[in-house]
Amino acid sequence: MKEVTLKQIAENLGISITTVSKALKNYPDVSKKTKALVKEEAKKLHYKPNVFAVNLRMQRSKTVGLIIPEVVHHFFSSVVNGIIEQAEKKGYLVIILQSNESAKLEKKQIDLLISKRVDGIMISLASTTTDISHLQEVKELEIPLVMFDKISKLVHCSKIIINDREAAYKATKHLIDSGCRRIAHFRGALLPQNSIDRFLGYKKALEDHGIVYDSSLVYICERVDYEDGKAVAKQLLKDHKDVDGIFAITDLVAIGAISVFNEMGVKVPDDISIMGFSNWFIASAITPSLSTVDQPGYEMGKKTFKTLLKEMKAKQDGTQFEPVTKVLKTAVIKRNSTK
Amino acid sequence: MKEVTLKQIAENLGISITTVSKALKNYPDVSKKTKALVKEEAKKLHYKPNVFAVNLRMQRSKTVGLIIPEVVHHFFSSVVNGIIEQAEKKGYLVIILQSNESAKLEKKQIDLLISKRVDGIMISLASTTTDISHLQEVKELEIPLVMFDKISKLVHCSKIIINDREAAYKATKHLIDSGCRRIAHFRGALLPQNSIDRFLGYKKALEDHGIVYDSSLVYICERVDYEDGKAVAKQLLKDHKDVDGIFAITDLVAIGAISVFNEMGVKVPDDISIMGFSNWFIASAITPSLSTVDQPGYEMGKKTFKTLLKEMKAKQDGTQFEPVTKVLKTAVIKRNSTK
DNA sequence: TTAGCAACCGAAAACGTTTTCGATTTTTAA
DNA sequence: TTAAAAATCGAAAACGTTTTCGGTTGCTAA
Repeated sequence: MKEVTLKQIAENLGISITTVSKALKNYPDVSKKTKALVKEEAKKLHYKPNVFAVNLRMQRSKTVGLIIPEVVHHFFSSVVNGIIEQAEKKGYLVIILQSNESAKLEKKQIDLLISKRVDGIMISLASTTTDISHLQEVKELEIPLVMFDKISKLVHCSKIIINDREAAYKATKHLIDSGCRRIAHFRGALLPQNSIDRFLGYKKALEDHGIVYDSSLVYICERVDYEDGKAVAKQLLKDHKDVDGIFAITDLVAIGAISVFNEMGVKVPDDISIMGFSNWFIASAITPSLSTVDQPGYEMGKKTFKTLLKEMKAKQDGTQFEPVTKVLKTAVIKRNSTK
Repeated sequence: MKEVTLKQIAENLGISITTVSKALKNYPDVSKKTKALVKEEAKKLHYKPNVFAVNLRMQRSKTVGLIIPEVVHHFFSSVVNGIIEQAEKKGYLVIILQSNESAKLEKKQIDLLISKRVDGIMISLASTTTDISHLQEVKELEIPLVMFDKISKLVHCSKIIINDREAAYKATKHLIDSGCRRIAHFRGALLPQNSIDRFLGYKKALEDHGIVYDSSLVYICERVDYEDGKAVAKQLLKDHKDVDGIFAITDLVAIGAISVFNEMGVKVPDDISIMGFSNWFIASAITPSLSTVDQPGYEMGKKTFKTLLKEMKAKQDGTQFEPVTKVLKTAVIKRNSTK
């Protein structure tokens, strides 16, 4: 049960390790005959190169790191799916870490990936991340880096995103077009960029269509989850009887609201129309099904890895790589929660 | 920007590489004074050991592999969550691969993990896997292996599972206890073990409570998804007017059925009670909320890694490790889809 | 004084590969 | 026949660490 090495093969054939190595890699300075012999022997012994040795010699691991805020999350798991599919196709493996939306943990994990000497890093920031020195360090070490979805404009690297502001604008416009005039917004916390952008899109859409913005119609969901949606919806019913439309920052919040309305006998969409955001699977499975904005997670994952790969290739070739920013398309999905 | 190595530190201090290495690892045969000097210098230069070299020397990577059928799936992403949390705590990283329920891909991925020389492998089988030679190979190479959820009894390794049969029994019994007498079962495909076990639990519960088993009440969902649930529910309404309860193999199928019933004006649970299986988040978010059986994914992930760790430790120490099988508890969750 | 014993240090091998560069052999051309 | 060119091979260094084992120093006890 001893490991098969180049040395083993070399001894069996009475040639040098060098030649064996070169034969297996089709170097031009090995004769056809020797190549055939070596390959046959290698196959016979089930030779597999020792990646540890290869890694050390080549100073690369064919492994990349991925940090996301949450694994149990439809959008991010779609991204993961897109990434590992592409990666595997190109012979790369993916190490996945979860920041739990903690900036501190995120920093630690970046250090971990650096010390593991991954060939590249992909990250979607925790919503609490403001200090970005750990990312600057990645750049300084010249480790290829791609950010997606939750990015920081302060870091000079490739980015794969959607236009949150525009998407929110489209969502709100859909409500307006369907007849809503008194439109509330369930937004996220104050800090995260996408929370800000979606809010701005909402506001802009109102203004562009002659509806006065009323800050009392904007509710904050700190954790942006189902329970938040329920709580805020209840509050809304107390505060404002006249609201006829809601744009929620995410599908989860929207269905929280819908469940409250179902309970309270408020008719959706007859009394109130609701737009979600993200197009998670769940949006099509509830009653009434949820109109929303499609956020292409799988596509984003795919594009993220492809971009990283380009940067890694460039680094290996020693050529220059100029960071790119790719904005993916979103689309309004009309279902039964809006008229 | 040159890499800091032991050699670097050694030269700076005018001592040998050996001593530097031993000082950093607190070997007893290095004086306190030298240790202090070395550690200070190491910190000053931001020394980080080169993992490639350590891996090669130690013949281990502190990395483990995980193969699951699907990433975008509430249950599996919960498992992933449990696993990577534990792994990180113990200084291990996790490489995640997705078999897409393909036995062929699964085999390839096992090979990939072997060739990457991970320290251990965790796997939940693809539902199409029958040939298990790739797993036997893992055992032969003495790579620690733990299977969870979808396992094969033919492989002699540790297993973390639930008792599907018992859980299905409890679910069906809950329907019976709440007054149902004509109970249908939406099952999965014929092959996967958990599909079989849940069916058997259903059947046993009927028999134990004096209800004759009627095979025409059992419907097969090949892909076990939302659409399957809808299709099968429609068929059921055509075939049998008298059914008053349904046990679905998974929450997704159950909510597919519920959405059809909502549409058709069939009252849940007044006309028909429905039990799901898994307790995905979605179960509590639909209307009516879904009674189901809780399948502890996070717990399973945690336990799976812990077991793997034990086996890896045993291998390192050269001690014997006897595979264990751990059966996790499930619990019926009563919500509004049953009386 | 010297044998014995700690305490401390370092040379060197080992992990298995890749690649440079020089050496040898064979072929070609004149 | 011989010089040049092409084809083929292998020694050795390098990647950076860990660990064994022998060596040196200084101290203690007889």
